[in-house]
Amino acid sequence: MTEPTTVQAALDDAGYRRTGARRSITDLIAARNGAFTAADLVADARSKRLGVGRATVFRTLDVLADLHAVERLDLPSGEHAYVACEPVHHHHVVCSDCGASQDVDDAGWRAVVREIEQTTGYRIDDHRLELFGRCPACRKTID
Amino acid sequence: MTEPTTVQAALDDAGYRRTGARRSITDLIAARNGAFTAADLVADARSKRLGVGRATVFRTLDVLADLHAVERLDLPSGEHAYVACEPVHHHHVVCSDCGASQDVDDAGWRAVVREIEQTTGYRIDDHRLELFGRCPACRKTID
DNA sequence: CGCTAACTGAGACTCGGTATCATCTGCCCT
DNA sequence: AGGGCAGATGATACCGAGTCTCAGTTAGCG
Repeated sequence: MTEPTTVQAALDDAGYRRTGARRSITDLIAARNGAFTAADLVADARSKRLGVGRATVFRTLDVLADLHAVERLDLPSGEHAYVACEPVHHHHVVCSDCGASQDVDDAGWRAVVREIEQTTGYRIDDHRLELFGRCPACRKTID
Repeated sequence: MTEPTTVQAALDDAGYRRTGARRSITDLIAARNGAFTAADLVADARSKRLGVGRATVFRTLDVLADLHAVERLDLPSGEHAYVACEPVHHHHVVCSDCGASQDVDDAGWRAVVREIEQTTGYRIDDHRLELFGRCPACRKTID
């Protein structure tokens, strides 16, 4: 996969410079499939001797989150993690075993929000919805 | 309000000792109406000269969260906050202006989760659902 | 009253994330 | 092509939330 990843493309499109460090980071993200933490990337970069600084990892993740090229999410443990994803609003199911993640479409969710607005009188303008469970693959392995 | 608060009662019922520090903390929680951070409580305790240590605040919040007497939630800013609440599973709408919080019942949510399980094949066993918006009172004030 | 396990506060520590700053490097302009 | 500069970088210091440790205190039972 030498052509730009979706994540890298998001950076390009937004007019950010194509630098070595960013390239390394987007590659690392592409190489992972599922949720990962900032610390994971730092460790990856370190073990591969990419010479990418900690600060840069955080900065890049920040930029990517702004561009909605990655989604920041909170694991049940309280840790912060990220998932690469399409830059449209949606949600994720994250496998609590292997960390794999899948996008979730509306599924009637909008209606629920509207319902809640009605009953509470609140005007809801932001929400956090994260689902955790076991993916089909992990469910097969009886542990 | 000198009778035990709901929060205090949860501690009592679970067989924890009625100590001064815990009393102070549950009072502080009762005095707040809405979401608060651990740091808020520490600051409250400090300014009221209650002589309650930082560690104790965290420990007590931890216990209360275990008992589901308070709910731990993540603000959009990434901060961790807490809300006092009934010890049954439910969700919250939090006002992004004043921090007031209100419980939310099912509202069709279970059906959505089931729907998502169907379409993704994941077996969902945990989720995080937090709603942020402006409460009726804050909506009235045109800022 | 006295004992003991539960609890406490102080402070050291860890760790995720941010700020600073001198240096470096894409990239545009000519 | 190459000069210049804003944007990007890495090292390092820093910050603040949360945890751990430990010696001293205290609730509450007998």
